[in-house]
Amino acid sequence: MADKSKTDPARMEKIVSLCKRRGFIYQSGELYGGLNGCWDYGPLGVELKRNLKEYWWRRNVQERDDIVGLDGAILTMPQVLVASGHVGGFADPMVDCKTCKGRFKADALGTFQCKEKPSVCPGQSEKCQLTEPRQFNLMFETKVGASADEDDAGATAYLRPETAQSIFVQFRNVVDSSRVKLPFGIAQVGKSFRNEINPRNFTFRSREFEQMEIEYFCRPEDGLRLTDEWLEARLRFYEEVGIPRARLHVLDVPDGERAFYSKKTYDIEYEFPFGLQELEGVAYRTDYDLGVHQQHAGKPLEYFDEETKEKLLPHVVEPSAGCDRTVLAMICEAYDEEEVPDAKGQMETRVVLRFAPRMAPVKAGIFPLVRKSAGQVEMCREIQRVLQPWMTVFYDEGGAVGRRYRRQDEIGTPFCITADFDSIGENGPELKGTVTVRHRDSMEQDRLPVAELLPWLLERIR
RNA sequence: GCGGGUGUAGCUCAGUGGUAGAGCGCCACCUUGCCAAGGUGGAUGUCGUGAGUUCGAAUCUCAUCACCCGCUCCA
Repeated sequence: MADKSKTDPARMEKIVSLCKRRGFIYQSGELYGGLNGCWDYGPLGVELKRNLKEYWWRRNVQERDDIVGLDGAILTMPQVLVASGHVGGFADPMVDCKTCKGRFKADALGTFQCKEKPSVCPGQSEKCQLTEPRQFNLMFETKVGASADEDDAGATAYLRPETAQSIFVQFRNVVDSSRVKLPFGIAQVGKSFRNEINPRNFTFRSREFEQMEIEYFCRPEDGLRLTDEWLEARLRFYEEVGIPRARLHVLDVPDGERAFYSKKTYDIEYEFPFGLQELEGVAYRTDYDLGVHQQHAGKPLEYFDEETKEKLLPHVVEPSAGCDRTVLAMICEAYDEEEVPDAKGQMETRVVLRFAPRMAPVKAGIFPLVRKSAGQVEMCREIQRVLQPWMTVFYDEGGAVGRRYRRQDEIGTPFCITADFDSIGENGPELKGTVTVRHRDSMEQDRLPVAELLPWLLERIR
C-alpha cells in the first residue's frame, strides 16, 4: 500500500468501523448514548493493549537491572499536585467571543487586538458577545470518605493527571527499599485522567487514558546525553512493536514551547490518518520535580552517591508514552487493503491487519481443512491444547477454510495452522503428523511437523 | 467551548407524514480436499435519547447525548 494512503482521512472511518465490528474498541457507555471522550477495549483490543504494555514492561523493567517498577494510586492528595504545579497554576479564567470566535484571558480583556475582526475585538466594541469567564483546570476532582451529609463533603482528592507524580513522591521509599544506584529509573504503567475541553480523533485524545512512563534519575551532568540516548531507545521500541522509524517524526521542541521546567524535550510523532500527532515525549525535567516536592513536603529527597561521597538532588529524564495512542498507531499502521484474486480469478479486496506478530491479539488460527474429518478435528484440538498455555490461539471449523483465513487476516493473526488429509496419513505415510502453516502477509504456506510447531511459533512471537 | 455535518439491524446504507427495508456479516444444517464458492432455514431494531405538533412521526419542531470535519485547547 502506498504511504500516502495512510494519511487519508477516509481511512480512519474504516479503521473505527473495523475496531467496533471485530471487537477492538467500543464507545464507552454506548448503550446509554455514550460518554464523551471515553472508550472501552473489546476482546481483541484488550489483548492488543496488554501485549503492548507487557512488552514495554519486559523491555524496560524486567530485562534491565537499572529500572524498577511502581504502581501508584490514582487518587492523589491535593498537596502533591499543588507542589507539582497542577493545582492553580494552569487555571486562568477564559472567555470566548462569539463575534470573532476568539478566546481570551478574562483579566486581559481590552488589551488584545482581534486578528479576525479588529473592529469587533473583545472588550473594545459594543458588538462583542462574550461568554462568562470559565475555569480551565483539566483535573477531575472527587471527595474521599463516605458521608451522607452533604455539608461534610470529605477531603478533596484528584484523579491523577499524570503517572509521574507518584514516582517522584515515592522516590525516597524506592531508594531506601531497593538498593538502586544512580543512574536508575522507576517505571510505571497506569491510568491518568484529564478533563479535556475537546476529546477528538477516536481514542487519540481521551479523558481517561493510560501512560507508560519512566523517570530515569541521573547525575546533573548526564541529563542531556541520557535524553538523547532515551530518544534512540524509544524509537527502537516503536520499531519492535511494528511502527517503523520512517513513519515517526522527531520534534526537537524549541525554546519557549517546552514546559517551563524542561531543558530539552523531544516529541515522537506518528503520521496518523488525521495528521502528525504525538505518541511520546522524552523530556529532560532537571531536578524540578524532586526539588518542588522536597520544598513543599519539607523533607530531604537528596541521594547520597557512595562513590563520590556527595549528596545531590538527582536530575531526571522522562520518556512518557501514551499507551492508548500507541495502540491506535499500531492499528493504523497495521491496517491494509490488498487486491487479491479469489478462487475464480476475480480480483477482490482483502483487509488485513499487519501487526507485528508479538503484538497480534491472536497468534495462531487452528483449522481442520474439512470439519467432517474426525482425524483432522482431533489433531487440531490436540494442537490447540499444546499451544494454549503459551499463546492466544483460535480454533475454527466454520465455513470454508478460505473464509477462515480471511477472518484471521482481518484481526491480524500472523499464522494459521491447517490439518489436512496428508496430516492424518490418508494419502500415505510421508506427511503424516505434519500440518501447513499459512503466513498472513504473503498468504504462502510451509509444512511443519506438529512437534516443531511450538518452538517455531515461540521464536516468531517473542 | 464555537461553527458545520451525521445518528435507521453487528457493518455499509435506502427509506420526506400512513404496516421497518436491502446488501454484507452472524447462527444452524447441507455442500466444501487450501484463500470471503454455493444451497436451505434462522435470529437481530423502543429508527441515538426525551419532549412537542399531528388522527398518525424514522420522516416535521425543540431540547439533549454521541461521533466526524474546521477552529480553539492540549501544564
